[in-house]
Amino acid sequence: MSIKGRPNSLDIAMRAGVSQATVSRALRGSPLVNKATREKIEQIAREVGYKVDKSASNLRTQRSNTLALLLFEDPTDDQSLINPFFLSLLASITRATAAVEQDLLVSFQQLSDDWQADYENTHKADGLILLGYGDYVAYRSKLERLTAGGAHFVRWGAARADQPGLAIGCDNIGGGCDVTAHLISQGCERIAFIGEASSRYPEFNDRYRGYRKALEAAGLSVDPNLQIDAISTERSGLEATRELIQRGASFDAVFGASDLIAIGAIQALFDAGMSVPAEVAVAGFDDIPMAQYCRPTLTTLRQDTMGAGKVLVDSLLRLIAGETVESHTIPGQLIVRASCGAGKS
Amino acid sequence: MSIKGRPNSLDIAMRAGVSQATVSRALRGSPLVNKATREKIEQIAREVGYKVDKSASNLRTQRSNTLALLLFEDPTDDQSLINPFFLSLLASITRATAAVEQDLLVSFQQLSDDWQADYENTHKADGLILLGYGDYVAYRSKLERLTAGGAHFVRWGAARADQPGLAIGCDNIGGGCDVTAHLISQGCERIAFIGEASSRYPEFNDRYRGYRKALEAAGLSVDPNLQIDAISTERSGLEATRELIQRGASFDAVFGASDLIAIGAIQALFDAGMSVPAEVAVAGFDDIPMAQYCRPTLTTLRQDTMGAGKVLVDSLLRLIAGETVESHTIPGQLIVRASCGAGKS
DNA sequence: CTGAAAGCGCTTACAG
DNA sequence: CTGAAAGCGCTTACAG
Repeated sequence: MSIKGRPNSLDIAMRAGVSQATVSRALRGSPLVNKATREKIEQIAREVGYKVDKSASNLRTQRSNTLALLLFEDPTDDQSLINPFFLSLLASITRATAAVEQDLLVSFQQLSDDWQADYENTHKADGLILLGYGDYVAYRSKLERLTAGGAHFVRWGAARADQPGLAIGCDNIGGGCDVTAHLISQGCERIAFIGEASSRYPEFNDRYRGYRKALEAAGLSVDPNLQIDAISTERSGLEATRELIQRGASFDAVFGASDLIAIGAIQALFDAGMSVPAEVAVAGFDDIPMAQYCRPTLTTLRQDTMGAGKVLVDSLLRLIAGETVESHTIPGQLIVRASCGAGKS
Repeated sequence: MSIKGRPNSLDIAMRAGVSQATVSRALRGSPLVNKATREKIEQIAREVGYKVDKSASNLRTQRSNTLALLLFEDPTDDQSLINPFFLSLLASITRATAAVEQDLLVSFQQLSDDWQADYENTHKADGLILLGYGDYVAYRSKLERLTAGGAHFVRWGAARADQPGLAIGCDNIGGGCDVTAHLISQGCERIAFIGEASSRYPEFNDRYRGYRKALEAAGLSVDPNLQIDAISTERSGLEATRELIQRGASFDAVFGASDLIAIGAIQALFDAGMSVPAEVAVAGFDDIPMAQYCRPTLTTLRQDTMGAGKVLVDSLLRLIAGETVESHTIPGQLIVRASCGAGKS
């Protein structure tokens, strides 16, 4: 209003006949302010479209009220193909962030070497949310640099004693177990696991542990020949499955450590003239949107992305507030579709 | 450094033996500063991990150096299923924004009524990027409120004389024409168009215009019975196609105004016992990742999301800088896959 | 090429 | 319950 473009708190104060300090207090919901005074101020602010200037407020309070979302993924050939699972997570994090009146800075650079950009962001945000199926070992040193600088962060992934920081993740062990048990219930006995089961990929590793657990519970043996490394892309899943076929090992099911891997596996099986699920059952993990559109539709473990976003944001905020926060696991849900031949047993 | 957590420009100044103003100038790359002085300052800044405080800088310059990305979409039942096409665009916008050293505030609320949140964001950003296949007429009044407040924005979509503001979009008319011409070249003569072709959905409308253009160019008649409204979801595409089948109109191809619509159409045709592409050819628009995983793989028009992000960000920045910017159209590319029976003619 | 000084718009002890 | 005042960390005319 007045001559300048946007009104400031002093403009509101003059209109309301109070001091600028009172305007600030009223609009922050301070209990000190008289109710009538507050209402008058709020009304005037609404009328003239006044909004507290974030830069000034942030400067004064030394808080940015901003969270940053960083993605770490192995770089892929197909430039922009960010794992759809993380995009779902993005949607729910966006919502959860808005619900607590924080801003969200998004850096989906997918350039693992462009760490500088991420580093910059850590200076703009009060805390970080880290997403990724990327090589965690490679990422870790970078993370430690941040932690040394006192950055607050939560990571979506597997909570492990040997990993720094707070992790919120799906129950990967339980999920891996559920998927495998389902395949076994369909009559499968020689189930391949496609995905790198090492400390570099803690989530895949946990899914693999669940897989072993289910096999052992059913009295089936764990054949190391039936596990092949892959990262979370369709191409990697395809190539790994091709290698599995070339090995000549016999198998009647494939458990892809992620849906993208499983979709690649279906392609490889199809290319090799094997039918899914008649000859080989296939299951994945994540329940990305594609899982219900690919043919055959994909049996998978649905991660609770909505719940995840909320827990990630809430945990981070409590961490920033100086509370002690524990790593936490969110249960998933088995979604049975055509690829594992439900009813075939 | 020192006693406080993070160093400020004065700390750097003292270390470098210069004034605080010189530190500020040096770090902004002012040509006034002596080269040796600048290098010394930069070195010290690097050593102590000093970063210019954004809040202070933004407050002083009255610029936020932040762009906001807002999504408007018709709310869907399946909660978090944001159109994958916009997620690709998000990735490229993220990259383009970082390249020009701006921050990106993302609001993927997908709650068309939660306009308040979007409104807030307009106060935090220097400009807005708007994405959506949503009902543009419903959205428009909200937009006009913003424009009245002097907000800068660019919209991804169709540029129309009757629509306010700047639009950057795919060449929807040309794309619609290319897809239809390709179907015709495959021997199709009765091509249905699924998608609302009205001013509420300007992009679909343009694709429909391209469709008509191609039909007319080939001497084929435009049968209004072969057009059915749908919004950009798989479900809507499925239902519309079901209705088309029930109408009893004969058709040998379906052109979905978006890939999601086309994927829904394939499902409906499949449910009705019709084979794709043998009996009915299907094509979509966008080239979302799913297009190459669904069966049959989907012929579609690929939008150049990488280019789009760059153009959107650059245009917005120029708009903010007060330059005159024209609406602009980016060509797409026909991607031929199995769903239209390439080679069947 | 550099410094001293003002001021961006808030928030919050301090005093009443 | 309210006001006057200081100060968050920068940027940039102004003066030299």
